[in-house]
Amino acid sequence: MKYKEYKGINYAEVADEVLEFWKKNDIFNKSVDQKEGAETFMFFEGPPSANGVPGIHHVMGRAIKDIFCRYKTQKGFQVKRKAGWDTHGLPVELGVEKELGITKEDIGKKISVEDYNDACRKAVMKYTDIWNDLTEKMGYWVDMKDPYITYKPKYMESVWWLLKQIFDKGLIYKGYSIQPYSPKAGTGLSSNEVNQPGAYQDVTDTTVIGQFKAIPETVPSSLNISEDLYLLAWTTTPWTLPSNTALTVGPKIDYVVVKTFNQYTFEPIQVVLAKSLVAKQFAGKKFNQVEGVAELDSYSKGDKQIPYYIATECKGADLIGIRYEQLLPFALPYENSENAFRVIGGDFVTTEDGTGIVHTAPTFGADDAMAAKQAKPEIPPMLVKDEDDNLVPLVDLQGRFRPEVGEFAGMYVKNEYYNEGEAPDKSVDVQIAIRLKEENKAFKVEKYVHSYPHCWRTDKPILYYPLDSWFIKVTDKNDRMYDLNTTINWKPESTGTGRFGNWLQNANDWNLSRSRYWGIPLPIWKSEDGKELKMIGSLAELKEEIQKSIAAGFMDSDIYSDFVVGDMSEENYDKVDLHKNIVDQITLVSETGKPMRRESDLIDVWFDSGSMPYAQWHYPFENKEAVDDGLKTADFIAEGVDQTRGWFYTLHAIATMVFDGVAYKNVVSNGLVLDKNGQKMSKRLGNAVDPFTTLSKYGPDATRWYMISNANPWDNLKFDLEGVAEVQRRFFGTFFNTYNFFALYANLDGFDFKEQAIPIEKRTESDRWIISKLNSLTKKVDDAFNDYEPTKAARLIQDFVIDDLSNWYVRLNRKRFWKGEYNEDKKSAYQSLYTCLLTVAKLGAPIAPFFLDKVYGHLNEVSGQEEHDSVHLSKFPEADESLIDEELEARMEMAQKVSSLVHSLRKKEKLKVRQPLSKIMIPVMNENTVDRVKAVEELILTEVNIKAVELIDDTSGVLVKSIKPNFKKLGKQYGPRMKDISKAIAGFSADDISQIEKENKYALDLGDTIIELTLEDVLIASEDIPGWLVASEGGLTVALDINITDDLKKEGIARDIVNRVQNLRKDNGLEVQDRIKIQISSEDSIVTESVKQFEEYLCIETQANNLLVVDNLADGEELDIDDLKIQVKIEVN
RNA sequence: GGGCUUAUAGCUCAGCUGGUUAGAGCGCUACACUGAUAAUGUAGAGGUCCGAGGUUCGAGUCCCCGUAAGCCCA
Repeated sequence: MKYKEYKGINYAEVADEVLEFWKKNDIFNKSVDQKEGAETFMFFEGPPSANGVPGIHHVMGRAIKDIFCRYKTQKGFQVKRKAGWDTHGLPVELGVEKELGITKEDIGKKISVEDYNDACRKAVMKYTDIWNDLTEKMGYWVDMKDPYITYKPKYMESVWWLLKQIFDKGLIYKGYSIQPYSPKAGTGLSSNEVNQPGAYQDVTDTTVIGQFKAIPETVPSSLNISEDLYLLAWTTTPWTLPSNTALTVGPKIDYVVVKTFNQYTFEPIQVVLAKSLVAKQFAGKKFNQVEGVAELDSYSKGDKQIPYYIATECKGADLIGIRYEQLLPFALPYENSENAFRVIGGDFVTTEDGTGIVHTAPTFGADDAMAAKQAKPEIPPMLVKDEDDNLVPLVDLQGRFRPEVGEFAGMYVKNEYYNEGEAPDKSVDVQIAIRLKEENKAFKVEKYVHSYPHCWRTDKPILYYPLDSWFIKVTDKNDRMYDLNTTINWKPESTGTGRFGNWLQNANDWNLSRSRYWGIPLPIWKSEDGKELKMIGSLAELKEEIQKSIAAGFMDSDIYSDFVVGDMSEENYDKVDLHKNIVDQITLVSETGKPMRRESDLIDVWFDSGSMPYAQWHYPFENKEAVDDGLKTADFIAEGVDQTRGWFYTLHAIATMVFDGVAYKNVVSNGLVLDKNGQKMSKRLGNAVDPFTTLSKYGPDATRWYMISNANPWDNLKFDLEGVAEVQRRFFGTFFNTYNFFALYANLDGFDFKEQAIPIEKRTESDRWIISKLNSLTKKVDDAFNDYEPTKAARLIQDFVIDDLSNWYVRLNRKRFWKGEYNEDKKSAYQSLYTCLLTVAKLGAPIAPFFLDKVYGHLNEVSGQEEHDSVHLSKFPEADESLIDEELEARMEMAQKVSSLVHSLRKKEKLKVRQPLSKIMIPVMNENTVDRVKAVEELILTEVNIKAVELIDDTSGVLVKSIKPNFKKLGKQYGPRMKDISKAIAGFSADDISQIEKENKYALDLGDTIIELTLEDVLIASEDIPGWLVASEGGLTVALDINITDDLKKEGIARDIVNRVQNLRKDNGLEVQDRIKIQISSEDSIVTESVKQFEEYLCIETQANNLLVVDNLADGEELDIDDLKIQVKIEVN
């Protein structure tokens, strides 16, 4: 059995082979099944929607998921991971509408809801094949055979159950939310409909800056106001002014009080507005800023210019709490009217337009409603009781003012809503403006052109209007959600504490209602008068209720008659459908015998996906115990940071509300994948990277490794294919080369590692070093994975492979592999390298699952050391701390530094490495260094081709030392005196240095005080040896003897000859093991002497059986070594 | 407007609780090496550590205010 040797490698092909291997041997299932009984590591898959094609960012997200699942599998856990599909929701519906060429209006008319839902069901799984293909090709292991699908009856039943739990806790209520509404069409519009092209049109509206008169007692004394104060608030919808219940300011915004005169009534006023908007509101010829209050007195009614004077300044926060007189007192809010008409704070206030004070009408503005809710106490909306005792806004569903609104009662709030020819000359907005002007309540009235959304059907302006919605009272649970969140390990932490934590504290109630067709229907049936409700939590319950309804005569038959309660088989559940088109046929009967119809809305799809911890197991109807015992809590989830308020939130909310627990313990929120210029990828810009071409060109391993190693998952990734290529070349190329090198010689020597491992203490220094490094690496990589830091892990592994293993260990030990007989030393080298390769394969397998499985397979195939078919079934390496020798690692580092310094000196002097030199000198300051250098002396000598290392200590007297303060130590002690100390130490003479060295103390005179220094307070280094060629770095100094003796020269020549002969061998296509015969001639005696002197060396190195020096070699190869002419001829012997 | 993130060499990124010459890889330039060779080594050029202020004996690192980009929210 031989290790597989490669001529070249195509990583994508390797991946294909491995994929085949996995399939054939069922490796994924084995990796789960073999762990039966082991501790479970629960992973939840955030379901993608399969009605779009996957992009390169999905490779990123799924790589992260996969890495930790594979890692935990190797760590001995049983990692269950079910795939899932998110199948409901607006994008699906819109896609289908587009495909069928219909609009929402047509549903139920041109196409039945049933047919429409069928179309959605088909559309949603349209791209599943492509998704499955990507999943496979990128090596994402997830159970795709048994995914959870949100439109399946079992899933939907669980969702109903969850909702009912929440309902039973009293956390579900019916309220209203401000939505775009078309009075003429009588329907709400989705934000998507509003955002359709053409919906926004420029309109000219009458705008008013109202003067809201502050109630003097509530104005903070700090403002130092004596006369009446008016708050200025701007609105483009004056018809909402009767519904005003608050004014909102930005707490951090600067405001000013301005003394001036009203331009319509000419009465003196003082007004408040944002400082930065003064210029805008007092612009033009009409106003004139004055510097003193006195100048205002000269104003008289009718003057061309109105003077204004800026009196005081304050922050928005200072204004909060001021109460004001209602501007248009037609009605009072039915509830808590005492809390209305206050100044509150809001984040949404800007100073781009208006006055920096926002007129707030919670019944007609989403922002307004939000700010009102968040104020403490809450600002009540302007809702009054109608004839049926229902709370309604001052504008009815047709868009007309209710009777309460005095002279405006019955008028449409927009002239556009009147029938052709019936609109009054002066719109409501204009009439209101006129009234306000007359009452000294309008600071300014202007026409204003802005873009305003219109109903795409009626082409009339929309209203933002409070529409009925079902809510979950999340606000009751915010504190609990916040507390539970502190137990979740977020990567990065800031997303958890900041983005998510802040959101949790301020989250509003969850609006569940969606007026759509393809989704999970709200399982709420309501009597016509709205007084009786039924919330259904299971199919069994529904069937029972249907029976009652049949008995009451509201239904003819049970539409689920085929369904057998309690039968959990797929066949049984396939008989039912819980979608809107079916359940809307159901009429139930109330406790008092009244008919109940279903509330027509669907549940927000985010509730679907947030239910997956339970619904994927059809909890609690099946798997109840297992789920209760832990299947409902993920150990790990990972999604994009954009899911913070999406899936991460809904999971957390549902888990908190229903189970008072967390849905996940660890969560990685990854950033975006941008193009190489940092631009968002989009089809439109044409900069989107196709995952399939990338995978097929570079293979999944390099793609994954690049994504993970390049940036932390939570940072945005600038995806550059060049980078993938670099990873492939640098990391995979190096690792592959190292493996191939190993395979080549191990095969020649028949190394199969079936023998006992050579005890570590019997191996060479460099073997022990690389093993020590390997164990350090193992520990660090394990820690990194365990901390959900894949980037650290990847970088550690690649640094080890490139720097330690390949560029140092293999380079230094190359000869041990191909020279000499198969002895213990050689075995030791093979074993060490084998262990490194195998361990790296295991450590890196979670990130590069294909290629490293291949390498693992090749290694293990020969050695048979492990009984696993795949690295993914193997155990993650455990660091053996007893093999970690920090001292050894430190001295090897010293060897590397010394070598590097010598190389650089040689370079400077143009002395090639093949030319041996007699010695280097290293100044050593302490015993520790002496020991270190001695231990690695041999290594250094071979590496830099030097004959001897000479250690120079103090006694030599040739060292020139430098001294500097140990800032870290002295700084803590002497703080402010550091400058003086530093200066004094810099002035140390050689005698001073030797004094502190000898006596370990030094009295430093700072002029006013004397401080005692010990050796630990300073750093002494030797940076020069006068008269020698010296290089220095990081406290380490090396001097090189560059004298070349005749013997050295000859040896150099011999090495050059070896080199050239090796080249000839290669040029002539000789195999490594071919023996040769060499003939050499040269006119230079030094060459022939060299050959004679180093005959044995030459033969060994070049695998020559004999070596002849001849006088004349006409057919030989002409060599030119440092101007020496040599002819050489080689023949296979 | 708010929350969060990011900003260090031409590019991609390190930089530990603050400690005095800010690093790596890629790219570029030059040289070397040549039985791992579609590799490798050494050296060089390349930095206002986004800007301004502050704390400190000392700031890339801590604080404050900005700027720019990104995400989410409004």
